[in-house]
Amino acid sequence: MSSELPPEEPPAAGRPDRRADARRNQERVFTAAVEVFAERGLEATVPEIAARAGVGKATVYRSYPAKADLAEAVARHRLAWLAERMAAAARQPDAFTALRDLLCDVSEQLSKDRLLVEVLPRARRWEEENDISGLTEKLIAAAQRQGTLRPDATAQDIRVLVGGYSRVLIALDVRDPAQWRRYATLSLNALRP
Amino acid sequence: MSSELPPEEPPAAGRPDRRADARRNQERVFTAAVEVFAERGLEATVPEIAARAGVGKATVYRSYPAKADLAEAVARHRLAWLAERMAAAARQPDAFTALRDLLCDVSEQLSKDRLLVEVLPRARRWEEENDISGLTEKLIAAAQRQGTLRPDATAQDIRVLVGGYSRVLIALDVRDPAQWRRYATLSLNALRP
DNA sequence: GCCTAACCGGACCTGCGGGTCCGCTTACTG
DNA sequence: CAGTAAGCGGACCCGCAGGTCCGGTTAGGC
Repeated sequence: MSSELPPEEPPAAGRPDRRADARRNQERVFTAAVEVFAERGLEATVPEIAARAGVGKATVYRSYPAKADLAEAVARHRLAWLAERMAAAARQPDAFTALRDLLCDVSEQLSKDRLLVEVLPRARRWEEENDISGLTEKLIAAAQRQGTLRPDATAQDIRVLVGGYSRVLIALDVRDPAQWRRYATLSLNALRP
Repeated sequence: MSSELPPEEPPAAGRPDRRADARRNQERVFTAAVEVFAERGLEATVPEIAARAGVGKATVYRSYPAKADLAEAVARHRLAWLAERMAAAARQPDAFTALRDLLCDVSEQLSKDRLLVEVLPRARRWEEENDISGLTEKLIAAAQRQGTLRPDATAQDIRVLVGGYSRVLIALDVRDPAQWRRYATLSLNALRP
């Protein structure tokens, strides 16, 4: 009922002032990095990403000075999707339904992206830049007003619960989206009065 | 109302057929390992443990052929406490209360022991050896009979939810036991009808 | 088509953790 | 108290990942 899930084109954000082959390679690296980070989280390795992209690892370092820079670029790309999805949720009329659908969609993405799982609870800067806390608190407050959420529920609670089951499901290599959705609703259930 | 929390004496299980100094050192290593694994989980490093124990790392390898063996020994030690605590819970009359107290106690221990958090969801063999599933399911069934737990709740659910918030709280370096207890009750709340 | 600067990647460096070796030390036995 | 095997730890080896360098290659302006 909402949201193209993954942004269709993973843009490499390659600066246009470079040679065409360099830009092409940066794109390849970025795409490979999105995949590898999704599969292995921050454990992903630069040689691995380079191999997947079909380039030498020096080429990776030419576009991204350090592994952390590449990880950040990929993380921002994925977080951008999340921010959009949350904004969409905030526009829906019924807060509880919005929250439920949001958690289900997010869970589905998390089930396919280990990096997102690992990065989410630490993405303070991103949260500030995109006013995530504001959005979340608005949703929560609305749900509380209609009595579907306990009064002491916080944005942090959602972060912890969702981030939590995600980590375990990934550790256990559970891929079935139905399971992920189940824990999404259970977590929401945890915050009922 | 129950359970000395951590077993008072961390026994090194040093085989008695060795020289006295060797046994003493094994004990030191084991004690140090308990501490370091608690602080850093499986990221703990053999040199680190050796340093903490005040011995060379070769001494560590003399008692435990590989890092994994040491980790397993420590994990078993901590899991033994857990098994006992769960048995105690199973003996209590009111299932829901037993479950709640159990989760609180366990959370408190988890908040101080990263190894336990990391190892818990994978401790299949230990579960079988100590019939943990049996115990848990007994508790769950009792609570379901008295209507305090939703009928489709499973032992797996508890593992996932508890293991989940534990991982996040550790990642966020939250030490306050009150927080941990809060998420314990929230998780239980998630499994209410 | 030529020339040059940008680019490429294989080879290399460094640091670190798991694991082993060996010459010195020390606990126990007679 | 002497002899000896068990024990000790510093030095060493290996593999691996992050990161750099440089000689060869190629895009793209003229």
